Amino acid sequence: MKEVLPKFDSTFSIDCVVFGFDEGELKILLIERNEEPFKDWWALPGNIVGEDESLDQSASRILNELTGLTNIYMEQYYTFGDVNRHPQGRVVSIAYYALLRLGGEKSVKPLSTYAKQAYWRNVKDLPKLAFDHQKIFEKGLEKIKRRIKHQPIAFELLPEKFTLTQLQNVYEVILNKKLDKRNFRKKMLSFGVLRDLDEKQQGVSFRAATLYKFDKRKYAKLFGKEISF
Amino acid sequence: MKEVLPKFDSTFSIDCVVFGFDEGELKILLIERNEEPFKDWWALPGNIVGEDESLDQSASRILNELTGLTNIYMEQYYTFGDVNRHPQGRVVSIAYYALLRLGGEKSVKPLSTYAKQAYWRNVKDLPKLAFDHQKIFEKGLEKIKRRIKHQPIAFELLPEKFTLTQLQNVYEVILNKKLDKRNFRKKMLSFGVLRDLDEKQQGVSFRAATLYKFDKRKYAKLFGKEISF
DNA sequence: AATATAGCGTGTATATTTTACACTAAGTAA
DNA sequence: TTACTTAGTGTAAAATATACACGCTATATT
Repeated sequence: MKEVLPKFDSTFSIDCVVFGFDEGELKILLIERNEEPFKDWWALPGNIVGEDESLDQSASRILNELTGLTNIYMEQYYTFGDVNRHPQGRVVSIAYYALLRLGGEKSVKPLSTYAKQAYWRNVKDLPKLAFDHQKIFEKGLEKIKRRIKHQPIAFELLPEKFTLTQLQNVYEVILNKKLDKRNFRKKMLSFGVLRDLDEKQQGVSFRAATLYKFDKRKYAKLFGKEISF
Repeated sequence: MKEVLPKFDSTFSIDCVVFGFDEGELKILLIERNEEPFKDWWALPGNIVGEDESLDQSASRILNELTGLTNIYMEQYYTFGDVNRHPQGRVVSIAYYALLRLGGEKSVKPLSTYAKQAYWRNVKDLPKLAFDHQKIFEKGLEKIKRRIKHQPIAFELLPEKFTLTQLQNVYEVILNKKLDKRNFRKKMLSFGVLRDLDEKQQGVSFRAATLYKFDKRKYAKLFGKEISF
């Protein structure tokens, strides 16, 4: 059977741009490579797709190995296949971005052997990256910039309960521009997808803000009606 | 060198959803397969990526073999990699959509040996498709539906000189809804990306409409400012 | 207890954009 | 000349987006 398919040495891999939002900054996870090629360079987390894995499964696995978490929000966004992108042969890489809730942890336990360590790095201050990972990152960032305007992905970067100021912050950092507080709140609440939890922020040394939750149910009911920023 | 990369029998292919607009209908090119698997089935045009081709190059080549044309507008939009999507082994397929100006030809000369013939088929009346091509097509259609709202891709489906009615038609068919003529024209002209050619339609048996051209120069100058429908 | 501090939460007026809607003009064909 | 078919045009009302500033409240400090 298989002999019908033309073959040459080639393989495919997944690379992930894992975004997190913390201390008012948008960050991504980078690993320090432990192996050739690009040993000791910084790189996006990624790996070869297994024989019995779909692409999504492979991305999930990689994210799980990296963070210990399951059910991470992720989305495939582009495939990179330049002939010489990998020095050891033809490797086509399918890129995913993932969005993570950071609860304050600064580092994620690195489980794989292919990395020394994983670190969160502010997207505004990235080191030189291995392979074509700079390009992959840039396209991923562009992607979420577009997507956050119409899709409810900002919530994936926040804890389940969040304040409107925190939410506005995510938008401002990703869109890279200041938004008007009153207008932001008016518009955001007008979509009717936030549930007021009748609960206040804890442990702040000033007036506590109301906590909200993203209501998937209500969002689903919007159907076509698009959120738009 | 290469032995560092884990390998198993696998390969990658390109599949193209080639859109054309003709007689007020949105169509795609389908081929009738000449080989197993799915011999005699309808399928999207596609092929295996060559060893020395980038993905874009491969897609260009496939489109050229199919149509004889070069410089076709195309864009990669998703990669399909379910384990069992191909009965003969692991084949990951990178999907492109392409947009073609149809000048009235009904069929495109099929050059490859892997197809008996290529035909234009109305997207509203497609036959059963081989592999997971139905899914690939649907995602491609969704993609251009989204994209036409913000990007100037409608022009790729029209001859260089077109009337506003023709343009509105493209929008209506792709978005699948009627638009108001006056509002459409007002908005479209307000973007300032159309050049009035001071020229009229020829050979129509009624009042001839003014011809316009998409002005890439002016569009480039808009920069961030997005078209929006 | 009084005061300072820091972020929370709110409303209105204006400008802009979107929507709804129907007739005359121009060219062709009979 | 008439009939037919599509081109081309404007306005008013509604909805949405923008610009803008201050009193409130909880905590921390003295």
